[in-house]
Amino acid sequence: MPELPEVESLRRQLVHSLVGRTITSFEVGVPKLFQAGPGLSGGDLLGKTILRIGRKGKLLRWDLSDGLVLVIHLKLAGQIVHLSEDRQDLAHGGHPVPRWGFSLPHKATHVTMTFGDASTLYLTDIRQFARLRLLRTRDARRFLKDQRLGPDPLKAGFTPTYLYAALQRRSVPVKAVLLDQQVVGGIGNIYADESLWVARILPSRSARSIAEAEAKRLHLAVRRVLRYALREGVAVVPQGKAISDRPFPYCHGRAGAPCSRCGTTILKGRVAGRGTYWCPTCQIEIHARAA
DNA sequence: AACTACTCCTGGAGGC
DNA sequence: TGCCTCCAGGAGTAGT
Repeated sequence: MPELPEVESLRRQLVHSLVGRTITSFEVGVPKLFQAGPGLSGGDLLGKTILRIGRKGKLLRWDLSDGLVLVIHLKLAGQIVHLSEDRQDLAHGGHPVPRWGFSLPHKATHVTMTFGDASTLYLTDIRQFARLRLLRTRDARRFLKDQRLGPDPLKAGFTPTYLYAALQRRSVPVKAVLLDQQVVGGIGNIYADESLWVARILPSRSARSIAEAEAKRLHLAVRRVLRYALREGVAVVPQGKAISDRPFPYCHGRAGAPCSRCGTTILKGRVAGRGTYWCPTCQIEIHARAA
């Protein structure tokens, strides 16, 4: 499940491997994954040069020549692998494909793109949720605006004050607010759990009940967790693997294991409709504001 | 407006 | 072994 660190890591690699390249072929095996704006089709990608690769939240944005933009969302299970002509790994990121991950293409490879240097980019997705949209610049701007994505958690717009105000407006669990892309763009299920563990806040706490000092802790925790994943992920994770495949240091995916802070067994349950992990001792329910 | 539930998908895990 | 059910979850949409 690619979240901000995975997408950003992928973006940085693609900047090196793709910018300046020209698209020479484009094939889509599962048509619904590719959507083209008015008057456009996949054929319009041919001959276009990749000028820039940006990221907004979990969205990748490729700026192409002739005023076209390719917007990619890997959703839960999308993966991109870019291989050179001699099949060397140039860039990879996203969700790994179990079992058949290393020999491309395979049956979950739904998009194949080749470039002027004879390199090939594969988009794989077991669950077929990923989406590619080819749009004209103006439509892309509107599309991204309509997403109403909140500030990037690693950038200046994401402040403790902003987070506190956002939490105050909602009565849903605090975790649901972290997952809301319109509040903050890029956090997914894994890093929401990890951030709440670091901040010692119970995921099911009503967002409104979060005190200002706690919001400040949570803000710091989000940044710490994302920066760690970004820093560690780029160098370590081999092709076919997602950053999120590494064991998480704190709580996500560690049900039944001891909390590294206090030794209490990590619990698993459902919060905001998602599998959620937490330490029942460190992340205790606090009614500080009600008292 | 705010919130909840359902939907899209397939592979893997666990029960019997 | 094989069949069944459940679970994984980002985000759009429909319903309350």
